[in-house]
Amino acid sequence: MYNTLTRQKEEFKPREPGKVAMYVCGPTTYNFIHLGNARPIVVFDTVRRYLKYKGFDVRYVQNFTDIDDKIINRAREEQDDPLKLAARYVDEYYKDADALHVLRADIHPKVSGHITEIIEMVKTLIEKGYAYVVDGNVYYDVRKFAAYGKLSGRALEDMQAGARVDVDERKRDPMDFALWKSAKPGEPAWDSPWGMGRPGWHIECSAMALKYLGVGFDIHGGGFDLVFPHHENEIAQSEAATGHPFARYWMHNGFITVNQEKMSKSLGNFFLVREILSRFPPEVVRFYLLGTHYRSPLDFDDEKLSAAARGMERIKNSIRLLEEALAGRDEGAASRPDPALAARLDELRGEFEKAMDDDFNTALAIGVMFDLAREINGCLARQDFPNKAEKTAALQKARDLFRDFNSVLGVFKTGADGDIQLDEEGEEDQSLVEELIGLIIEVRQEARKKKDWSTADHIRDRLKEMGIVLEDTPSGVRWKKQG
RNA sequence: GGCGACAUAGCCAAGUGGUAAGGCAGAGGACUGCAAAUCCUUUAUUCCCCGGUUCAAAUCCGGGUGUCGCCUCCA
Repeated sequence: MYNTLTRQKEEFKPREPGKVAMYVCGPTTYNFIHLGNARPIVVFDTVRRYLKYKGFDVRYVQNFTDIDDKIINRAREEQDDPLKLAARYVDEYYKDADALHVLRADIHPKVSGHITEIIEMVKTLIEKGYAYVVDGNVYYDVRKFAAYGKLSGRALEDMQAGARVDVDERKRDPMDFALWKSAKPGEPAWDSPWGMGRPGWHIECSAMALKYLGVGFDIHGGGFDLVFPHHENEIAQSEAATGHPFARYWMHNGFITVNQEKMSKSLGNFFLVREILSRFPPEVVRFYLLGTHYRSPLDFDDEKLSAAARGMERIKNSIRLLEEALAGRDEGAASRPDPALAARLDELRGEFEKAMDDDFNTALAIGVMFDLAREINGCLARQDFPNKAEKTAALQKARDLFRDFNSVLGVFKTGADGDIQLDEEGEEDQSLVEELIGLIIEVRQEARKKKDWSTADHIRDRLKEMGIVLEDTPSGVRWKKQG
């Protein structure tokens, strides 16, 4: 995996064999998440899934920042309590993340629940001489930490602090940052040795990551814009406080852009996940996010999502065809799979793993999934399998492969057993819909028998308008909901 | 001013020394009452430009052009 710390790809060697401890910076909950927020969530969810696929025991922590200036400001605007507002948007976060098939982290810590740990850490930093107190504020003294800048690759001398924002004159160095902020009236505040106040932005992640994962944990992830100052500061605090390396591998995802410009809340060019999901299925959004390598920028517009949807449809069709071929056929269970196809399937699994092993190249991995689809479609189209049982067994193996690919990419809905479920309605209505469509198809078939094409086409066209696509095949009529 | 990233067909996008994956869109063929789906074939003598290294470069080096990002909250 590519490690921002060393600026190169490295073989992943966990702190403890077989185990991975991973921390990802989660959202500040003062609004619904936008697509730019969704990228790291989906990307690191996929990283986690793949490590799990590879057999690692993964401990995954993602925080919520529920104390922050933006939350306080927003709460003031809405005349709401900051903590309540933050809690509300945590709930909303889960709705979007669940829709995108993002698995829950093992631990989702919140800043508000870790004030004690944060205060302890700040105390340690003061005791060790890395921090100083001014008027109830505690600042980190960046000049004391020799390695400051090692993650972002910059030197203190090169940075123009204050070039775009006023410098607090009370700081010893313009780059010093707040570990603890004294509270203004009406702000959420906690008692501390330095008076009533609240944590600075960076200290929370250090405190929570160290609490749940310990020093020298394996992977720390987040968006590229967090490299500086957030992650740089996390390193400075944590390594100064513990005297040990903070995290081993730093992973950063690239930005989502709109018209080649970074999508961000401050630019106002963001699209809420909520809004996009009203126009596109969540599976398509996830598929689209994983269609580009995580470190590359990804430009967003509806046209690109539509193209992703059409591409995904191709894979879905293949899975449908496969399920159809397998329906009611279990003679393969006892047989060995057709050797040629089985070998090809093994090869594809190898390609998939090779892609993911190379810095989580999901774009390539999706390409392998397309190759698998073509392989299956071709196999189904050909009639040159002398041994039906062997063919069936191989197809079952192919189904397993789809399931395993999806266990990593998470682009299709799954049942409790991990099997892919297309067109899953989740309602009893589904059976009624099936019966009704079955009836309509029956009527249309009568018309077709009489070569009454205008009636047959009319029915097909009207159903299409309703989102039901009919396919006449030599073996009968097939229907599906439009993807 | 400092630091960094990217530039591959109409579009999206893999590919870090060995002779251009995959998807969308397009073209032709098979199948079909017509469609759809699927299969087969086809679409970049070439990877922003100019030099250099090498038997060999989209891939390495130097220069240039363009786009973007970080240095402030931001995923």
